[in-house]
Amino acid sequence: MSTSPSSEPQAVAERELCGLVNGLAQQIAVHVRERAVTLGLTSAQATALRELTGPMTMRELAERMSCEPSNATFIVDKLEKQGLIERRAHPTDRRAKQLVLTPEGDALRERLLELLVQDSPLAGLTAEQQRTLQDLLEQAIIRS
Amino acid sequence: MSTSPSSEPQAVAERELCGLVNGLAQQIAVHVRERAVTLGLTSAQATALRELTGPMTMRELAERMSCEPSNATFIVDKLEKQGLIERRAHPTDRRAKQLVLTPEGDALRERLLELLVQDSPLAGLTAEQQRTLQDLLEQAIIRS
DNA sequence: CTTGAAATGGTCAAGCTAGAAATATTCTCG
DNA sequence: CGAGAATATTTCTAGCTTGACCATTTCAAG
Repeated sequence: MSTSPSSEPQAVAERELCGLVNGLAQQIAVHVRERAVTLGLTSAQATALRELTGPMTMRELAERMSCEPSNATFIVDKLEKQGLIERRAHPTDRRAKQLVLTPEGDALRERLLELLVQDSPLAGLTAEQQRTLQDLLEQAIIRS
Repeated sequence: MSTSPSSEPQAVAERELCGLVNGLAQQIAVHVRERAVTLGLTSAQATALRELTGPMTMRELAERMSCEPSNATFIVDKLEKQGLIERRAHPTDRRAKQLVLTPEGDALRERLLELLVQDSPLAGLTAEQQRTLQDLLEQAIIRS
């Protein structure tokens, strides 16, 4: 029998669990991408559009998207070229830009939100199970 | 009150849950990356090394890594340049290559596995909670 | 006021990833 | 056997992501 910690049952179980978490996350990503291409958007662009619940700064968008600010610059560049979003001067902070959806962007966002709720990857779970899952995930995230 | 499906409580809850899944997946990725850099590896290289439990083909590695075969080519190229892995002719199928760890690769893999079990992002959950989480994730993945 | 720390957004280089097309080989069915 | 479908890998292209570094602006202490 081996004494390597990586082959202990506990370690193996945790590795499998990590795989499952990644698998579901990937499935969610695929779901978003499939809906996004329908509207001529990439996955990242769709995520940005979804998170733009109102006027906000680059940094705020980056935080909502869980990405680096430099990445937000890249994504917003694309959306701006498509005329879906505008960079305006921030009313009180001249360092910051205020991101505002154009009418076209706002309309596309509405269509995107409607698509995203259809056939959610989590539809296989009951509302009760979803609550349990949420509790577990929150606990796991907080502790580490 | 709005009738838009995207603002129904159910839809909002599912969106939050997706965010949590992605959050935990990202945390796991960070954990892997932090351990990987210690050994001079990138995150993807470490994942490949971890999944190389024995000789296997490119396709099999890609499946284990949940990525496209073209991506596996890219990663294996890097590992091969570092002398950690070898592409050998497959003994029975001339289309396929057989990936085999070099002695250096095997030694590094052992060190990696030991690092990965330390401070797992799932340590905040009890064994019982981990089992529950696993069941829920499996059900969600299978159904969609 | 002024100086320096901190924050904001941008640029650039490097690497990761998916997807389509190309090549070589194997398998299957008639 | 032979034609065509299927498979294994690679190449190429395009897009995503990070991290280091920079210019501008804000803020606070002196």
